[in-house]
Amino acid sequence: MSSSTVARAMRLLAELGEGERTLEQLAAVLDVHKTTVLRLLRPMEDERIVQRDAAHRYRLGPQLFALAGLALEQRGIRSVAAPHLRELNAATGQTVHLAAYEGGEVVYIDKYDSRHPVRMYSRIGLRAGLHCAAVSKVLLADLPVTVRQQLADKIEFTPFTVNTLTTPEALLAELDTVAAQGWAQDHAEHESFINCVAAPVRDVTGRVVAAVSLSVPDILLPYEQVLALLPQLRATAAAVSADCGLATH
Amino acid sequence: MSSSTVARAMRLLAELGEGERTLEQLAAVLDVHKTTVLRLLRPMEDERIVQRDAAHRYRLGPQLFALAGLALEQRGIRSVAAPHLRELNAATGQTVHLAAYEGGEVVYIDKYDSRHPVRMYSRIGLRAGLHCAAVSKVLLADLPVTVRQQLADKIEFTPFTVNTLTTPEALLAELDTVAAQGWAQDHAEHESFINCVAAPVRDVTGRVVAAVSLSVPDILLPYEQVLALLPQLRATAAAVSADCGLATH
DNA sequence: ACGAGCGTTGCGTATAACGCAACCTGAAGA
DNA sequence: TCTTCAGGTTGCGTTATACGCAACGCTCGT
Repeated sequence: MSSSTVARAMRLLAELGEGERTLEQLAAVLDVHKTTVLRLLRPMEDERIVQRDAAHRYRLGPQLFALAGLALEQRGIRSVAAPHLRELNAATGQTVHLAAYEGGEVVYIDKYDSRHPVRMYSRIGLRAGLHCAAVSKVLLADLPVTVRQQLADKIEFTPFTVNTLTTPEALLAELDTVAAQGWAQDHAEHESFINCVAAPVRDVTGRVVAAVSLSVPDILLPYEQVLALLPQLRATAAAVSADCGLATH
Repeated sequence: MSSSTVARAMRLLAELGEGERTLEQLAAVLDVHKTTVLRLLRPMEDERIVQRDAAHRYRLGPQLFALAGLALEQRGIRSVAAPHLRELNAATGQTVHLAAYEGGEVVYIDKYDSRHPVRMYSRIGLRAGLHCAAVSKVLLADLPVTVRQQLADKIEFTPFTVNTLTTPEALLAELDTVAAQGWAQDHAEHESFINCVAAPVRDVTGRVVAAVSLSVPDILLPYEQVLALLPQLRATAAAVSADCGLATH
C-alpha cells in the first residue's frame, strides 16, 4: 500500500521538469480533473517547490534548488558517486579513484581497490601529483586559463618516470588537449608500470566537481587495453554527473 | 481546500533537508502514525526523490538534483548570464550573485563563490531580504510604484544591523534613488561586515529581469573600494542585458 | 461590450488515507 | 543457539478527505 495522492504529486514534478505547464495540461497528463491538480499543487506552491507566474502557468520552484543544495552538502560527492564507483570497480576489476580539486591541490576522496593483488600506495585523503595524475589533469583542465598558468608555475615537476611532464608548457598543452577531448590519461607518468585514465564529473552548473579514474598495472593490461576501458569509465562519470543533477536530455 | 496529504509529503522533504531521518523520527515530526509516513515516502522513493540506506534511514534522493537542474535550466537568464558572471568572479575574486524577482520574493538563481576563504551562507534557491539585499533593491526599484508600496507594507523590517532600513518610507525613498542611479548598495545592512553592490539586467523591453551583485567582506575591501568595483559590475550587467536582447530575438 | 477560455469554489459521494494492532526481521546479549 | 527488543511492515475497519461535477469568476481578445 502506498499513497496514490503523493504518487500523483511526484508525477506532477516530473512533468514540470519538462517545462512550464498549465493546470489543464497537467490534468490531462494525470488523467484527472483539473480541480484535483489544483489541490495537489497548492501545498507544493506553499513550500515553493513549484511556482506559478502571472499567467497561472506552473513551473518548478526555487525550494528545489535549496533542497538539492542541502542534499549535496549532506552526502558529498563521495556518497553520490559511491554506488557507481563500486559498479565500475566490479565490472573492470581495476582500481577506481575519486578525486576533487580543493584549494590548489587534488585530493583523493574515495578509492576502490583492484581485485588483483597489486599494491598501490594511493590512499584517501592523499594528494595527487598535479603534473602527472590523470585525475589532476581532468580537474585542472576545467580551471580558468589564468589560474592554470599560475598553478603551473608553482608546481614542482618531479620527474617520476621518463614519461613525466617536466615543464609548465608541456602541462598546459596537455590540459588543453584534456579539456578538448573530455578525458585524461597518465601513460606511466607517475609509476613506470601503471597507466591511468580519468573522466570528469560535472554538477548542475557544468563545473567539474570531481574526477573518476581507473589505474591499471601494465602486467594486467597493456596501455592500449586500458584505453579500451574509456567507454565504461566515461559512462560511470556521466552517471555520477547525472546524480549530481546534470540534465541528461 | 488543498491536499493535506501532499502538504505532509512536502513537510517530509523539508525535514529530510535537515539531515537523515528514521521513519519514527519523521512520524514524530509530523505527529502522525509511522505507517502513514511509510506510505507517504513510498511513492517518493519510487521516483528517487528520497532514498533509504541499508539501515532504513531516509534521505533526499538524486532525482531531486535532477529536478533542480531542470528548474535552473528553465530559468533562461541563468545560462545567458553564466559566462559573464564567471568572468566577473574571476576578475574581482569576489562572490557574485544572480537574483530574480519571482512572485513577491527575490530568489538567488546563481552564485559564484569568492576565492577567499570567507564563508557566505547564501545559497541558490534561498530568498534575499527584500529590505536589505542590494539585489532586492535593484529588482524592486523596477516595479510599478503601486506594487512597491503594497510590497513595502507587507515586508517585515527585521533590523539585522544598525544600518538596516526599518520603515517602508525609508525603503521606498531608497528605491527611488536606486531607480534613478541604476544601481544599488547594501552598506552592511544585512551583515555588519559585508558590503554589496548590485546592478540590473534588462531585457529588450527594458524591464529588469534579474540583478547581479558583488558581496565583499570589509576585511578584504573597505566600503569605498567596493564602490570602485561598480564599473566592472555594471559592465557585466550590461553584457548580460545585451545577450538577453540577442537571445530573445 | 461580449464571449470564450481558464482558473476557482462549494458540495456530495466514494475512495483511499489513516491509526491500530499484530506480524516480521535483523541485531545485540546471555 | 536461543531470547529479547527495537525498528519496520502488513491487514483491516473507520472515517476523514481527495475526488469529480457543476456553477461561478476572472481576464483576455475581438
